[in-house]
Amino acid sequence: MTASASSRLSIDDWTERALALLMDEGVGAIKINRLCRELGVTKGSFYWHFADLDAFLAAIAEKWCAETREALSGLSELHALPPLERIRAMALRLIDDRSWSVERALREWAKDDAKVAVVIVEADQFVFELVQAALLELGHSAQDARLRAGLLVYAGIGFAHGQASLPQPTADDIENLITFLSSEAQP
Amino acid sequence: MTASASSRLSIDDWTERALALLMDEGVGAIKINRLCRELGVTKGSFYWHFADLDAFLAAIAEKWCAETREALSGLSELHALPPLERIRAMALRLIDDRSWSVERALREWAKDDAKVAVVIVEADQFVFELVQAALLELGHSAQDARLRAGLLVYAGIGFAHGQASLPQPTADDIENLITFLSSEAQP
DNA sequence: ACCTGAACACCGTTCAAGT
DNA sequence: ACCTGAACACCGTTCAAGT
Repeated sequence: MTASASSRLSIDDWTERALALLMDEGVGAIKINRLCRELGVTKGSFYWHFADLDAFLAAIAEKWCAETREALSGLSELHALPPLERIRAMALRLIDDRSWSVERALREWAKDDAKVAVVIVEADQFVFELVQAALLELGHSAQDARLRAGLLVYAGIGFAHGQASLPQPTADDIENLITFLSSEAQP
Repeated sequence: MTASASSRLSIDDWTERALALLMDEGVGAIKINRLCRELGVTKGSFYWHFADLDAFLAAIAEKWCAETREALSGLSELHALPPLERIRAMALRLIDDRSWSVERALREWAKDDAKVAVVIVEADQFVFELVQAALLELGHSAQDARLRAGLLVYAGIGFAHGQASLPQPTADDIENLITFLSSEAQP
């Protein structure tokens, strides 16, 4: 997509490199000087493309937002699966893979950047609603589904941020968790 | 405790001011220049007390660690309460009060500073074990207690970090959550 | 022991000048 | 249109000198 073997740089060349840095070394690693060195240009080049560091960070955030939105819409096909499978897919997604390091940085970032905050909320909301709908389909009350779906999503976020403070859940744990979350309410 | 009406500064004067800045404006607000201005000294003074910025940040972290440890040991008296009450206390603590802003910054910080990471783990572990023990007392199996306690703690951390992505839980929600978490396991 | 004041390197930012 | 090169302000850091 961004082949750009040409001598001149595009905005994507900058943001792409920056996102890579973000994942590997955190926000602190994003320095104009360093990027210029790695991309083989001088700082003037940077300032031709971007008004300032803030604008650049905004562009990085924008790129991440687009990628995340795409990833989410890719998950829409889950609607075909039976409810329990959908919950399992979300639980695994929350715990297993993905560049949580980026998401963690972006969540911190969202404090300052409203646009990032919106996408973060969208992502959380997406998972929440998917799980909630599945629980409703399984026959839970509205209140029950809301509570349990919220619990799962918050736990997922917490898991991403608590860097292994507590023992990692096993595959068995996940199964038990799903059983627990979808268990019948007691009066 | 740190009256210090004297003209000379102590280490606590610096860390105290820095912790205040941390809470109000985040880690980014901790600048040597700014602290010097606010404390009415020059940068040389700072460098007499601290080797460099990293050492200063470590001192701030140290102070926060001490305060947090103290706060945790203050919670030990909860052992007198009946199990459900203990769980309620933890749930409310996780959701309700406290300077989550500091904790969020510190959790990010823990990535670089092992000492901070240790205290964060201690804090998480403390809550986890308290809830787990309460669930065991209520007659849950070991595995069950582990799963549910972990779920609550992770949800608490997630709640602290997800800045109101999802609707805030009401007092009713908390009660339902406790009921749910302490409900009997189904075979 | 605790602090000042001046210096230096580094980084973000600007801008006139080049192709 | 895209980039260089030199300049400047700001911040972290050092250190000789003051009390």
